[in-house]
Amino acid sequence: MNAQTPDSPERADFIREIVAADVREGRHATIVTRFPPEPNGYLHIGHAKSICLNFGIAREFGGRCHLRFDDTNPTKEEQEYIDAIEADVRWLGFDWGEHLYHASDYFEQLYEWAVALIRAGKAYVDDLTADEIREHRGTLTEPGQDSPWRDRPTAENLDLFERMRAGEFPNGARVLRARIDMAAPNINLRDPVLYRIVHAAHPRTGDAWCIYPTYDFAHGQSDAIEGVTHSICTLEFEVHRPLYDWLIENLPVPSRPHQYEFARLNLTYTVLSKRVLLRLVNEGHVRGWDDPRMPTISGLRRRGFPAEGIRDFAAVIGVAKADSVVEVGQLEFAVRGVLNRTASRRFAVLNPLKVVLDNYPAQQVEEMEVANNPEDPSAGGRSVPFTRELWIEHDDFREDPPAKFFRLAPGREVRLRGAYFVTCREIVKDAAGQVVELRCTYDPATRGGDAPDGRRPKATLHWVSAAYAVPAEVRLYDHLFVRPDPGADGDLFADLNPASETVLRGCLVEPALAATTVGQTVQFERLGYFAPDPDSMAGHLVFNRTLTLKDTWAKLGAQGRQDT
RNA sequence: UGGCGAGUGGCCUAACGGUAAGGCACCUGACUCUGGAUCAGGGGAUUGAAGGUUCGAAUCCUUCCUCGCCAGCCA
Repeated sequence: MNAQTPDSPERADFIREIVAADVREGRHATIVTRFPPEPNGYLHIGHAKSICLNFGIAREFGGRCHLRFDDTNPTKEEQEYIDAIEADVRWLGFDWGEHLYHASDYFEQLYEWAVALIRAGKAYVDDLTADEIREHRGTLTEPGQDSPWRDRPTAENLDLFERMRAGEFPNGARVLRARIDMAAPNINLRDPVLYRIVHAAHPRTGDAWCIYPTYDFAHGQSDAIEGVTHSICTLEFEVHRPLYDWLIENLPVPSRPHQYEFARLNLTYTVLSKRVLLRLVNEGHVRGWDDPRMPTISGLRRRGFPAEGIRDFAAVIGVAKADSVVEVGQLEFAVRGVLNRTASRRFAVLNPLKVVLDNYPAQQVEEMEVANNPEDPSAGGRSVPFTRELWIEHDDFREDPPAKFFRLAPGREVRLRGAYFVTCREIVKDAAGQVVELRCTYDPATRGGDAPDGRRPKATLHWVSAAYAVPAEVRLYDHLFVRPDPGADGDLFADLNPASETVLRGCLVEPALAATTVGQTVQFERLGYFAPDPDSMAGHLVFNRTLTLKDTWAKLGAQGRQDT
């Protein structure tokens, strides 16, 4: 994926090193990984890290990566999520080919294996209630106690388990448990629940089943059925590995997968918890899973983030076992890098200030040819109409310019990008004393942006012709949470950023922007990257600000070095 | 407190016993028709702590400290 030179081999993370060693020692004919989401919500940037890891390893080692839905809990799963997950993985640029699977594809096989476990005396039906089971489980420091049903005769276990499947019992009446060790120091080994009764329709199997395997009983076996060689998951499953291995060892599974764990992604100013994201959606803090402020793949996409930027980010943050919190700035850096290379430049004025060029012919219209992307000559150019009356950014004018303010001010000459040099001659104010218009003159000799005498203004401004400008709504986005560690003080929702979205309605943009389609992210010169929102329509353009440009001037202000 | 895992500059990551590397961020300067981009340079860590082994330790050993995960019939 990344460029790799002979003398500076790309550093592999610890998982890739394990895979490489397995390949080197001939342990597997083909490397098989899998990305196993539960369809109980939308994918987020944390999943993207896992997707890039799993699909990336498969590609790098000439193997394959499966997309498998871990759909073992019908009460939380929905078809909407299944569809969204498939779309998001594809959008990220990965392809599972023929290898789309579901844990539910294996329900019958898993059931048979559960029966085999019972026959082997390694599983039993427990009549204890959930509360009683918890009480018998012991604590971190005290061993658990055997359930009174632990030594139930095999025949009785078989009969009861069959009747559980047949639907004879209500939810929670009984469970199937592995018979391991109630005194195990690892609590996950204290006779974990393998099957529970859930009378609920499953998005794929309908009501064919009323007992469902737990994660632990489904995951490793699913890996084994699919021939997964490296089952990569996040750190919280580390304590489940002994159980994963126990099941693989005690069941006649067709292959022997191994589980490896890495640290999940954490980002500053961001929450990556499906539980919390679901609340943000359900409680209306955002407009949906794909709200541009959401860290979901669909939200980032709507915001204008390119898939390549997300992939680059995943590659640069690496994979390790230490818990960590990556600064969002790192993600933004990766995204800006891609956008700088690929986004077409356009002119858009968010907060318009009228400029009239007194010495410019009233009816004249000039089509100024401006490059689409100075970084990429092959991107060509477009023409932008230039007229006597223009709009510029209000922030680009100061009546009393502070030190280091290079933009327009009384008597000052600046360049209008791709057009002419203009000089501010007069300020027009309204009754309240607000500047509402600037009377300027232009220098006809500077057409295209260069002066024959070689003089060079310190500032170049973007502009839009008043006669041809197209109105637009622009939505500015900022972090969803105000602090880098949302919820650290207790109430996560108290840390929501009330200004995470600012809607600007009076924006005026160059005509070419009316043709921008959803999926294209453009750069509004000097302002940032913007993407048309799906709400955008022919008569009503709507743009989302993906990211601002790096803004040294603003930074000076924030540091108080800008005497305003 | 039991088990498991992890601690490297502000953040992420590397170094696999041979004398701390890279990216982000930060600071300078150059360049510039985006205060963008680019280019050049800079500051900043002795690797959680203390002992020990060794010619040599971020890497090995010991003890301690800190953080994370596990007591769902969630995943």
